[in-house]
Amino acid sequence: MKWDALEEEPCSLARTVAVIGDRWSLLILRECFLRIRRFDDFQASLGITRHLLADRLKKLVRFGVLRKIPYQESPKRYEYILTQKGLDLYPVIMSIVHWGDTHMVDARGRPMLHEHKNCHKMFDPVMVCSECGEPLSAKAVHVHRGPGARQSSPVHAKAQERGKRVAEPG
Amino acid sequence: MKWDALEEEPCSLARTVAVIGDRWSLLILRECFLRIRRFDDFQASLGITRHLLADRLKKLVRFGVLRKIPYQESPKRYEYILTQKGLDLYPVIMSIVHWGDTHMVDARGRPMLHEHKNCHKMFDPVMVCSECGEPLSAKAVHVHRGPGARQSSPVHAKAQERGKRVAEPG
DNA sequence: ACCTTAAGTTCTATTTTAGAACTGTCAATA
DNA sequence: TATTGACAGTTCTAAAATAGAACTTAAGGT
Repeated sequence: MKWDALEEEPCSLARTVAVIGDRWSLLILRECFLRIRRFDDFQASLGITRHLLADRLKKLVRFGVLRKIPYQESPKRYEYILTQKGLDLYPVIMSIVHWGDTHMVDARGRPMLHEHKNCHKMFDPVMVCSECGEPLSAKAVHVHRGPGARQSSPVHAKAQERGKRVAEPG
Repeated sequence: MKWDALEEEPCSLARTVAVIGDRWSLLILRECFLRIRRFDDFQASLGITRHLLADRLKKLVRFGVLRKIPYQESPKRYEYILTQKGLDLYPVIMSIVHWGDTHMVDARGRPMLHEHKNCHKMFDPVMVCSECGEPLSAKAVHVHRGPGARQSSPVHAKAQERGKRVAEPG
């Protein structure tokens, strides 16, 4: 499968993965949320090759996640800052960080702590239902085909059929 | 940077990216949450090459995200199912899907809708603070170094210093 | 003149991925 | 009995992506 094909898939996960679904893009976004904005700063803090950094920044700008803002003339220099579309990736970044905090820490504990300026406490992010406010789990959610769906997949139908005869996952 | 180095970084995002930070792992996980469990079903529904699928499944099992469960003897066959560690990735998957629903849909609308069995309504996932319950945004969060942190980076210090003299992001 | 900062671009070598074919086991079918 | 099909991989070569280092361009400072 080509990257371009991913963008066209009738699946919001696949389309998002087409934008941020590689290790460097996610790490670049981490730096953006930590207020890194300039080419050499990204390069120094990530250890990414300059070639790939230029490529990924271009891609994130093309998708409207970052925007180039001039910060000096002659020679013209730009900073890469998050657009609103980019800022909206915060839940993605935070849920990834939280999973790492839960399942990948070593004996020394968490590398970073997060304080909510609203309540002045250290917090964890919790994903809740927009309608009833209860925390979400995979088992409490039922998936329906939406208006942008493609015809249903025979593979999924077959697997679902089998699923009725065997134990539940988990 | 090598993949192995990512696992060792004192950063929960980097460590998580070492596990799920490539396009195929995320797509495989999508299928897992849609109840796909078997090798050929993954292969048929994703179009991934068999070589890479075998490699990624092995990796996800090694990290404890999936578990191999025998479903028949002679020839011995296994299903790949999510462990609790894997089920805990649900907020990651859902936040990615929600960003795609918000920013990457075409004119036809969302490919999938999600119903909460708890309240029987179609919902969006919302990320809130575990302490005060308010929705989270990047600007309302302050980051502190935790016990597992490394010495602070000169790059971040420099960028932060510069940040005080220029406009805020966004 | 020479060094530094900054943001890239270019180059070759290595690694990863795509795509297709092949292997091994067993069950069901002709 | 021979053949076909399901299933879960492995093996192969060619193409693509990445690593790592050097180079370029344009200015400012000493």
